[in-house]
Amino acid sequence: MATETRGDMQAMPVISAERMQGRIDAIVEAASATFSAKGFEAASIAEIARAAEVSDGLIYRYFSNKRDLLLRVLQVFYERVVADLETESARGANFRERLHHLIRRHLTNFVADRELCRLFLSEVRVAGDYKGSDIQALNRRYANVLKALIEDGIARGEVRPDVSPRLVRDVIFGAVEHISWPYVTGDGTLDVAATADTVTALICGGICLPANT
Amino acid sequence: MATETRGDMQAMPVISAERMQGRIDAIVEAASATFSAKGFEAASIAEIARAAEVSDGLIYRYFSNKRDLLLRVLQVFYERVVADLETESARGANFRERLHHLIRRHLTNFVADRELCRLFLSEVRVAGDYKGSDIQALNRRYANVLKALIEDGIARGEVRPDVSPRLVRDVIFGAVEHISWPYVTGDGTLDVAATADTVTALICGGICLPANT
Amino acid sequence: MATETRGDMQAMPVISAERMQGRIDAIVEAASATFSAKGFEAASIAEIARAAEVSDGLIYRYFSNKRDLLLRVLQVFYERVVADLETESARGANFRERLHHLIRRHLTNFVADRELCRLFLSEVRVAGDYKGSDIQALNRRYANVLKALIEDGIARGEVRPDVSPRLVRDVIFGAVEHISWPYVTGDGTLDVAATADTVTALICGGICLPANT
Amino acid sequence: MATETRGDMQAMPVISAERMQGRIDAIVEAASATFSAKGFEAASIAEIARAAEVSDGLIYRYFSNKRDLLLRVLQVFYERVVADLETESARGANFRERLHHLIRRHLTNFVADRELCRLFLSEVRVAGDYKGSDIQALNRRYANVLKALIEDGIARGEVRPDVSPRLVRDVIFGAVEHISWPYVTGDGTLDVAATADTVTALICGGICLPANT
DNA sequence: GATGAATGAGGGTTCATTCAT
DNA sequence: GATGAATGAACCCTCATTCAT
Repeated sequence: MATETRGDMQAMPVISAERMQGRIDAIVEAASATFSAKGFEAASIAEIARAAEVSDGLIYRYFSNKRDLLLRVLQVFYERVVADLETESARGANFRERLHHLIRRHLTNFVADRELCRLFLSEVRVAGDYKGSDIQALNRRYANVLKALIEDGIARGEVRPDVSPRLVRDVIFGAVEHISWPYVTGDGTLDVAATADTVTALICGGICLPANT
Repeated sequence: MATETRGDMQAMPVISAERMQGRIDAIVEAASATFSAKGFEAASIAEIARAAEVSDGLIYRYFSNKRDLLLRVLQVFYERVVADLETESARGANFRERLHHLIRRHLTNFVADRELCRLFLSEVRVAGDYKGSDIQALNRRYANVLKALIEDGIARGEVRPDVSPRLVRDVIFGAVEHISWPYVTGDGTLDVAATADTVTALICGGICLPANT
Repeated sequence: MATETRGDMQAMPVISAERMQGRIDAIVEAASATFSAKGFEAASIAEIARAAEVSDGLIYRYFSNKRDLLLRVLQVFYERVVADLETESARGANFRERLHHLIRRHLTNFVADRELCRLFLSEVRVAGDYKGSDIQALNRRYANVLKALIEDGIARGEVRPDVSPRLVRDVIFGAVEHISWPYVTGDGTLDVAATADTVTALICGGICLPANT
Repeated sequence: MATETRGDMQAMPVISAERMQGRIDAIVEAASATFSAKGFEAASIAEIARAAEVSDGLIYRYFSNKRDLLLRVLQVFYERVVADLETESARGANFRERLHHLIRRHLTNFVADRELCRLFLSEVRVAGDYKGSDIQALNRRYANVLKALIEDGIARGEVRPDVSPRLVRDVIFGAVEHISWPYVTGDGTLDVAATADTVTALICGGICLPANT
C-alpha cells in the first residue's frame, strides 16, 4: 500500500529480488501468526493473505498449497533452531555440563517460541505427511546433536558404554516435551533452570537409591 | 402443520434400555473403527452411521456433535485402560519391579491399541478442547498411578526422597510415547520387553558412570 | 416453501418418494434451462439450485457432480426421443416412405428441442467423457433405428445391396445436423417438410443425371 | 511512482519486423500444439508462453485474449487448407471425378491435421463467438468451393438442375465430418480412398434401386 | 519492446447438523 | 424413538489479464 520508492542503492537489475523476498517473508510471517493463533484447519488462506497485505493468489506463486505453507513456516523456524543447537552443542567442561546445557537450550526453545512449538507438535509431527518431509530431516538433525553428545560421553568414559544413545535421546526429548506441554498450551509457566537441573540429574543419576539400582 | 392426531399411537413401549445401550455401543464401535482408520477430519458422520447401521440423525440423539463422539470413543477406551492399570499397579516385590511392571504395561497398551493411541495422541491431547475434558481427568488418573508408585518408593526408602514424582512421571510417559510413536504411526515394531528393561534401568540408575553422577 | 399438507390418500409410508422425485425433476428442469441458456461452463450450480428452489448441497445428493447433472439432463431428453423414434420407425408403405418419415422425425426433434440439441452437440458429444457414456449408448440406439431401416430396405430389394448401412446412417445424420445447425444455433428457420423431401430425394436418387451415374 | 527519467534510452531500434513475426509464429505454433494436446480450457496461457519461450505478457501484445489466440491458430490452419482446396478444385475430367477429388481432399485434411480439426469442430464451430468470425468466413470460402463445383456440374448438364447446391454441400460436409469424427477423436482409422469412393457414389447415384427412385 | 509478479473474482464440492415426517 | 432429506456456510485453488519495472 505505502508505495515508498527506494532512492538509495545503485539500480541493481534485481530490485524485485528484495521485494520478492519481502513478500515471501510477509507471507511466512502472516502464516506463522495465523496458524499459531487459530491452528491449521481454522486458518484460511484469505485471512493469511489479508494479514500479509497480499492477494490470495500470490501465496500460490510461492507455496504450492496451504499445507506447504505451514511446513515452510515451521521449516524456517526449525532451521534457525537447529543451527543454534548445532553451534552451541559443544559447550561445557564435561558430559554432564554439556548435557545440562543442551537440555536447557532445548527448554529455552519451548519458552522462546511456544506458539511455533505447539504448531509443530500438534499439527505437523502428528500428521501423515510428516514422514519423509524436510521438517523431519531437520528434526533428525536436531536430535542427532543429542545423540552425538551421548556417544561422545561414552567415548570419554563418562557415560556407561551399554546405554543406547537412541534411547537416551528419546527419553530426554520425550520428557522435555511432556514437561513443557502444559506451558506450550498456554497453562502455567516453565522454570527453565530448575527443569534443566532436575532432568539432567535424573538422566545422569537415576532415581533410585544406591541399594536399589 | 398437519394438526392431525395419529390414532395409531400405541402405549409406546419406549425403547428398552438394553436396545438403547446396544445402539450406543454400535455407534461407539463404528466411530472407533472409522476414526482409527481415517482420522477425525476424514471420517464422516454418514460413514459412521452406515457402519453402525443407524441413521445419521440418531447419532445426535446420543452424542451432541462429532467431536463429542470422538471424545466418548476415547473415553471408553481410556476407562478400560485406566481400570487395568489401577488394578495391576501393586504387583512386584519392590519398587523397581513394580516400576518395571508398570512401564511394561504402559508399553503393552500402545501395542494392543495403537490405532486408538494414535487417535488420542494426534487428535485429542493436542487439541484445544482437551483441557478440562473427561478424557484429561482419565489421563490424570492414569498418570497418578505412576505418581503414587513413586511416592510409595520414596516412602519405602527405595527412591531418593528429593525426586519430584511429577517430574519422573513426565519423564517416563514422555519417554515411552516418544519411543512408541514410530510404531504407533505404523513404522517398525516395538519390543515391549527390551524397551521396558532399558527404560527402567535408565530411570532407576541413570546413564552416568559413578564418578560423573 | 408452501408447506401444504396433503390430507388425501392413505398414509403411504413413502410420502417422500413423490416429493423426492419432485425435487429431482425440479433440479433437472432447472439445470436443463440454465445449461441451455448459458452453456455448461457458464452455468453455476448455485444458479441452478436457486432456479430449482433447492439448496446447493441437495443437488449433490442426487447427482454426483456438475457434469453428471448435464449428462442426466440430456439422458432424460434422449430417452424420450429414442423411445419416440423406435416406436415410429416402422411407418410407411415402402422403404422410401419410411426413410422420409424417419428423416422428418429427426428434423422435427431439432425443431422441438433445439436448445437441448445444441447442448448435446456442443457440450456433450464433443467432450472427452462422451465415449462410453450412457448418452452414447442412447445415441447408438437412435442411430440403429436408421441402420435397421436400411438393412430392411436391402432385404426388401428396394435398396442396392452393396451400400453400407453404416455409411448411409452417417451421411444422413451428418447431413441433417449440418443443415440444422444454423437453426439450432438460433439463426434462421428450418423448413422440416421441404428439407425432409430434398434430403430423402438426394439419398435415394443421388444428384447426377443418368448418363453420369 | 519514481518519476525518474531513465537516461539510458537509446535510439530504440524498435524490434525488427522479422523478429516480431518470429515471435508471433512461435506463439501460434506453441498455442497450436498446446490447444491440440489439451483442449482450450485445459491449456493455460502460461504453458503456451513457456512453450513459445516468451513471457506471458507478450502474448497479450499480439493477441487480445486467450480466445483470440485460439481463433488465430485455427485461422492460420484454415488459410492453408482453403488455399489448397481452391487451387486443387478444378482437377478432374468431369463432375464426378472432380467431386471425388474434392471429397478425397477433404478427407485427407482430417487425416493430416486431425488434432486441429478436432479443435475446430469441438471448440470453435460450436461456440458462441463463431458466428461472424474470420474463421467462419474461411469456412464459407472452403464450402463455396464445393458449391461452385456443383453449380458448374449443373451448368455442364452433369448434375440435375433441380438440386440445391447448398443442400448438397451440407450433405457432403456433414457426412464427411460424421464419418471422420471417431477417427478425429482418436478412435480407429480412416480409409480415405474407400470412403471417398463410397461417398461419391452415394451422392451421385443415391442408394435406391431404379424402380424405387 | 519485454517481463513476470501480482491480482482477485469465481465456483464446485463437502459435511456437520437439524427437523419434518 | 428413528429417519434421512435438506440445509448452507465455508474454502482452497486456478488462471486470464494487467501493469510497474
